[in-house]
Amino acid sequence: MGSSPTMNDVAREAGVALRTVSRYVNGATNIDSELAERIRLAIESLGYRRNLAAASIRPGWDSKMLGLIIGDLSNPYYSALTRAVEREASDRGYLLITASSEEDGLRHDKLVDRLVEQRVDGLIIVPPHRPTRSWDEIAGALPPIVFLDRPVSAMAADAVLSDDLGGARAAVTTLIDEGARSVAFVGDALSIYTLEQRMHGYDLALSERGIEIRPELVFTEAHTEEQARVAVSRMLADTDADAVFGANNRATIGALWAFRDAGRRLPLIGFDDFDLAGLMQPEVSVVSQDVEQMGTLAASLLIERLNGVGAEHHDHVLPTTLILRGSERRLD
Amino acid sequence: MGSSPTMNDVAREAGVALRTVSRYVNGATNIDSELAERIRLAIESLGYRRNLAAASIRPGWDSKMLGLIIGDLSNPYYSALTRAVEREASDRGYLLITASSEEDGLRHDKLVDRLVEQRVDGLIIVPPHRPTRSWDEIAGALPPIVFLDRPVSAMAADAVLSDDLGGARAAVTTLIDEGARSVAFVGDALSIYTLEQRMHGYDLALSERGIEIRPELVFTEAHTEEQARVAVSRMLADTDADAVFGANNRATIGALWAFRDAGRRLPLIGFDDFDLAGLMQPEVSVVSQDVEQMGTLAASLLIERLNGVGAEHHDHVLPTTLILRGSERRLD
DNA sequence: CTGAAAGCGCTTACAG
DNA sequence: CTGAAAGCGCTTACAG
Repeated sequence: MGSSPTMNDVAREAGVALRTVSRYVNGATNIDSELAERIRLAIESLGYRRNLAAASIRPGWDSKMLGLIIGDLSNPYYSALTRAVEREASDRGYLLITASSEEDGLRHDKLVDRLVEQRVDGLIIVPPHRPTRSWDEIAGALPPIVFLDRPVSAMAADAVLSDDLGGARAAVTTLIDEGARSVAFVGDALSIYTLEQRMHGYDLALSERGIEIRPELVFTEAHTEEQARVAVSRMLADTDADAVFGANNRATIGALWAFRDAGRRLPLIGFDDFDLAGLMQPEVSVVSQDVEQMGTLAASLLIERLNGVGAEHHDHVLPTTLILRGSERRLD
Repeated sequence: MGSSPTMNDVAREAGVALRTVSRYVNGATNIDSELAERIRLAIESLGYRRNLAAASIRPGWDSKMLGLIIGDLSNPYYSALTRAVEREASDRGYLLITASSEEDGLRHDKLVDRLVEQRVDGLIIVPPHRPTRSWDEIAGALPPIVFLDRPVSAMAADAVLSDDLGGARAAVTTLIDEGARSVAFVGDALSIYTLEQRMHGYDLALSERGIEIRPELVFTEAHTEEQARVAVSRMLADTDADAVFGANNRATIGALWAFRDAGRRLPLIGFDDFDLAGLMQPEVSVVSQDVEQMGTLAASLLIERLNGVGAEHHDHVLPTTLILRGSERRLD
């Protein structure tokens, strides 16, 4: 691609001024129709394509690219978010650069730097739960940012969140009202904002029903599906847990595996819906986030801001929906 | 970002020549240590970040960005491919721009144009099944391309494929050997390369076992899970189908829904593995593609080529694995 | 080693 | 409307 034809080549070929070609390429309407035709022909015969990278370094021109940093695209929750962001970005003329931080603070920081150096117009970020660098440190040089899934309190920026606390509370309350007295919490580290919120919801539901929290029923080391599986298997064997709240999709799936391994199941509600939940036996009840809306909103908030719509920064908390399909009920 | 500090600002602030700053930023080792320190300080105090877009328009410099065009990120098959591509690209210093064609030829063409204009160094493309524009038409102006999942015969390029034919053949043969005589084919349009290949595998397996193809058992309009569900429901009601080959993940899931709706199931093998296949009752047998390897290979082939490793273009066909979990067996 | 200058492909005042 | 020229932020021969 080093020797692609340039706008200059087109001008020479068409016998017009460079400026005229630039105007043609940028869609100016008032161009002498004969010249326009000569330019069109020259572009076609040369196979000319404008160089957006070159155009974007001019003052006032932006790259029309957005950056998205998420945890891991192989998690269906993130891929659904990504898809929604990409659709909205694309609909509004932006290209999306997607990168996975793998929940690694260092990797995340490097990606931010790289995307800023690439001069994306804006950034949508799911912040890693253990940042290695404070946001203030670098705030001066950053383009507009919208945080997704998790807020960053240290920085004035929009955030698009789900009602993690409310969703968890509703789920656990339901399990209790179905008769459970020893509801287990299975999830990832509480240093992750969403997990911390869901834990609060769990606490709140228990205390509202006058049930005390028992540490042996709380497991927050389930970083993977497999770890959740092992944890729930142990709980089944060693505790009197009589229901499980799966605090994210991996925890929920892990619990399902453990139930299958043990040949017996407990009432279960999981956070995050998943495609095949309705195909399981029994069908799996979940707290569903409006992932589509989260991604769309994040992208459109960012783009509005790029267009200079200067509203106040604030958190947008989207409601969750409790979908009861059967797995919340007790067996007899 | 319009007023970001520039390399010139850094040079002035540090009291050195522009060139020296450029060398520093690009990691030259032999720089006067006192000057280097002054530059470091200037960069920090100004919050300077290099502008990669500006750097990349220089001759011989490339953008270190790759473009990936896939069907739809919300399909887990594509998101797994994307993840693998992104990981490999990222490991080798490339940023990845991901865009969904939604299987729409026009949209796909626009994305190609846009990515080329953005001057990505190379392109990984899952070609849409109904191209609106021939590749030859635009071949001159394109960067290196690797096709993924589906080849494009009209163009000299690498392609990374799965053994669709062989996988389908093995699956259908297994169903027959389990006792089926009327194996239904449920899948998407045969204009899609992979589906056509899988259909060939289906045909081949039947003829090898001396079973004739019956058109009423072949359904190729299952573009969505829901359409597959309806189709299989009808087959259950109206035909003597005694086994189902789900030719892609949507077809397979749709069949599972239809089985649930009808309260009875047929022996089933699906193309594409899925996370929860082992949690279904019975566990779902599948033809598994090495998606991770496909994505990794596509990215590394492309990057090798960018580095000037000029091997012949050819198709790389990765083997599939038949994973039998139980759903292929007959009920009694 | 460093400085001053040219040039990458583009857009845009500035004159005509 | 169009042409000739300046400049975006950067890299790199070319001299010293």
